[in-house]
Amino acid sequence: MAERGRPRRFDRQAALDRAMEIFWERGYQAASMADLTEAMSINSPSLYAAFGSKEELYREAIAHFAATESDAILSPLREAKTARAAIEGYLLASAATFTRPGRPPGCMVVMSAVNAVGVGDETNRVLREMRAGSIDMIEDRLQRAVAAGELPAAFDPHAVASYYVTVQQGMSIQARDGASRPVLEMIARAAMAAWDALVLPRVAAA
Amino acid sequence: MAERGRPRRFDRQAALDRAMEIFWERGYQAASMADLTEAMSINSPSLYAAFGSKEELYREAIAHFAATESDAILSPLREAKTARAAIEGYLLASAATFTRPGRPPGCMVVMSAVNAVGVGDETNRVLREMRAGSIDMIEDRLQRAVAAGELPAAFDPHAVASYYVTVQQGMSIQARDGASRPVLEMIARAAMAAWDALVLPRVAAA
DNA sequence: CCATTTATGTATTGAACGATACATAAATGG
DNA sequence: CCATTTATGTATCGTTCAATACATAAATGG
Repeated sequence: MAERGRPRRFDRQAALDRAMEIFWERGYQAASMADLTEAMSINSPSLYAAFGSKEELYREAIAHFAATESDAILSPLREAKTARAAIEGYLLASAATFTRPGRPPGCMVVMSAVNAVGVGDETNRVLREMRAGSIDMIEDRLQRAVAAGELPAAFDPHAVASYYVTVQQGMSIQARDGASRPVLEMIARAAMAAWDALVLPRVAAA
Repeated sequence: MAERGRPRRFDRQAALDRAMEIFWERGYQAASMADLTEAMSINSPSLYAAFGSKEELYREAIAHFAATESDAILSPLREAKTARAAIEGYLLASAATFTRPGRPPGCMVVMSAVNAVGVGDETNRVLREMRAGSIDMIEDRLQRAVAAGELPAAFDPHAVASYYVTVQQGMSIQARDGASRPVLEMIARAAMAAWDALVLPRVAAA
């Protein structure tokens, strides 16, 4: 029951990685099939045979991004000992990965809020859920800190999570505009300056 | 010396306003000439006669945006009595204009950092300068507050300006993802929670 | 009244788009 | 050894893209 037929001559994962970079840099619509096939070093029939269509390739590229690029950003949320360290780690890891050499600046999923025009409804729903998922993960981490008594009961995890994700998304824009890692780290530290005040109740009130 | 020739049958400013909305919503490349001519209710020869090319129309749309949409956001920076009120007014005005009914969500110039792919170098340079200009305006306002003794000399206007512009750009992404005005205002207030700590020196240090 | 000027609507243009048809190549199964 | 299966490279497909040619309409100037 081995593989039948002529074997594929290219590395599917490597080609997907190249496609991810093109979509990451240009977005969905502005990445042409010619751009993709050139970056992947294959002809378009091979691309269609292996990935189905431009949009299916895009969806695989998003999944590949989530599987390979986002863990470095999210792991501090799981591993940091305190809620504050979790948030700070999240922002500092974002500063690092948003400016990683050899990769397009910023976050592909954040960019997709703006440059996934032309993509189908279902794909857009998935992307939106991935972005909302960041808020949920941070909110959960803060909620656990409240439950553990580390943060006061009147603390508003959703408001604070929304705020820090917003900062991170802004950092993605800044990275796209050329901000270096130290600049993004400076912004992250400025955002953390809000922490002590946010830990006190009354943040979300009108 | 009145106008020679057959008079234009459409309102140039109104048509430009429609074109701005299309570019604002979709970005440069994903906005097709068919989209534009339909929204502007003109045929493509009229568009080319009046605006020159798609990219020239885009540049006029950006200028139109700057002239009509951005003052509401920037005026607090000129008019607020204190530096803190200036920043807070900037963020709250952003929350309002990013969710204005009948307009695409978020800021067209912020979006252009991601969706102006395919535009010429010169146009991209103008857009980048507009985004950097926001930091400069806030930095100037803070610098004046330092000069006036309202803020301590060790205060870092550039770092704080970069931080608040980053928050505002993140709010633009959030708006694009459907965040309402109250949600954005909540985020703005969370960002302002950093103010007291930022006013103390040592923010930008490593 | 007619030459000139500018705008309009129809009908295309060549190029680039996403996607395939098809003949051939290279593997497995019996 | 040959039928079957899958991948490849060439050469397109029909569509949509941004941009125009051209004939006509509607204004001004003299």
